[in-house]
Amino acid sequence: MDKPLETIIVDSILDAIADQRLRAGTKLGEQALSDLFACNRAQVRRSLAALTAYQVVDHLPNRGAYVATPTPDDARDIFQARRAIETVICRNVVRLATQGDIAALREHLRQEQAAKGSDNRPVAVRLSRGFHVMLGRIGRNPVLARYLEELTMRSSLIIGLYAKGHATLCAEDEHARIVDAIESRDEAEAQRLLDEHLRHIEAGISFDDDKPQTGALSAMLRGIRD
Amino acid sequence: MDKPLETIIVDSILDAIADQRLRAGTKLGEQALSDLFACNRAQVRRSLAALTAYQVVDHLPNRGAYVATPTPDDARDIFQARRAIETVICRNVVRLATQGDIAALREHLRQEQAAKGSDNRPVAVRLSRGFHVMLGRIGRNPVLARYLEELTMRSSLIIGLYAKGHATLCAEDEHARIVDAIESRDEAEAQRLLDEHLRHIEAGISFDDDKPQTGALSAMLRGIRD
DNA sequence: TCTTTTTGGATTGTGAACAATCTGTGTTAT
DNA sequence: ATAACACAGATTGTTCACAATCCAAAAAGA
Repeated sequence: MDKPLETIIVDSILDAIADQRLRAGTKLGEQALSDLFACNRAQVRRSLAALTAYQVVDHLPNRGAYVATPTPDDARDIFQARRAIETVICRNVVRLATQGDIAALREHLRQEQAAKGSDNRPVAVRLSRGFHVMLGRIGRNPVLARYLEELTMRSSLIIGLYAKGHATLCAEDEHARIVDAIESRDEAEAQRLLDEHLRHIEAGISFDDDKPQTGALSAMLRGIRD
Repeated sequence: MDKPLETIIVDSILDAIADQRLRAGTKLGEQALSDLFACNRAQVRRSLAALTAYQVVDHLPNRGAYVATPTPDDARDIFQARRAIETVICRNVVRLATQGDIAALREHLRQEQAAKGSDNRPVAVRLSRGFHVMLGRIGRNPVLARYLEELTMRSSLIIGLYAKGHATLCAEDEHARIVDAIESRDEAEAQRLLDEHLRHIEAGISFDDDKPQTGALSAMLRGIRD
């Protein structure tokens, strides 16, 4: 099974955004990326075109590609879309989750707990998003799962931009309660808890502060998958 | 206001797919597109990368780009996603639609009626999809609207592939009843009618028949927007 | 000192040539 | 006659060089 390099570039950048290693507004220079991935600019160019289509990168003609900076309006729309999509995903999960799926969710909760204790923010951010992505996979609707991945990525950008100090991560006990409802096959309760959870996340952001700064590219992309 | 050529290429192809002028499986040769749009292959290449990200084009390494051919499973997932998204859009529309919006919808219904009479299939297909896209715009959530555009495009591919003879288009009286419910601000009824409408469309397709043929590219892309 | 202009470096966009891969056709051997 | 092989044409992938554009710092003028 061969992996086209283009896919690796796209996934690496998406991962970095999801983990909040790449912050909104960071310039994605073509030369810099060519050097980092040891490839030619044409491949970088196509990768950036794909990322632009995913709406996580803004492409300004003659000026380059930048990690997207969602506006407060975007944030509202994105979270409304997440509630719409995750509600349906949740229903599918309640109906389709096997015992193995639920065990995997519990294991994930355990890891989230551990990461929270260890005070390792990038890992905690990744796991927190991972819970939602995991639900997407268990729901067995790749179309919805893909949109959810896109939206959680953009949510990471939003949280990185606008989160007020503390409440920046999903409360993992909310995740745990959702798994409980899934296990007891209580569709309405699971959906209610998930909707509430998303509203809590959204409530944890505020748009008062100033725009944050852009960071160095190469340092942020370290930890690229092989 | 300048328009990058790349955007024109992508939009032209998306329009052609939405109107069912481009059918599933059609090969999108780089040279052919370069000639059609009078540009170099690099721009075509980037456009195809974007279309691949939109999931309306499949890219096979060393073999070229083809208009995507959704599977029956894809169809089920896509229509479930449409119900999830359009339900929320519909709620927004009921709450936000101005009198002007409703007048525009009525005008659209009139055009649909006229097109159905004139037996002009491409126009009828475009208008039928246009109704749903219009709801997306009125709902004032660009994130949901964009997903809806993607999903309706893929729906066009599905209907082109699997529709059984007749019931291939939206029944426009269902559209009319939805507008009625919107105008009387009956949220639940509008959502119910829309959900039912989508189920009717999905019920109008069957996966028994053989795969259809691929067509000529240049003829299908005629009618490119300026 | 502040504003405007100019200029140099860097980055993005474009184009064409070359290499690698695939598809279909025709030949040859069993 | 069928199957395997080989070759030719066409298509995709890659590379490199050059043109156009933008940005920032330096220089000139008020």
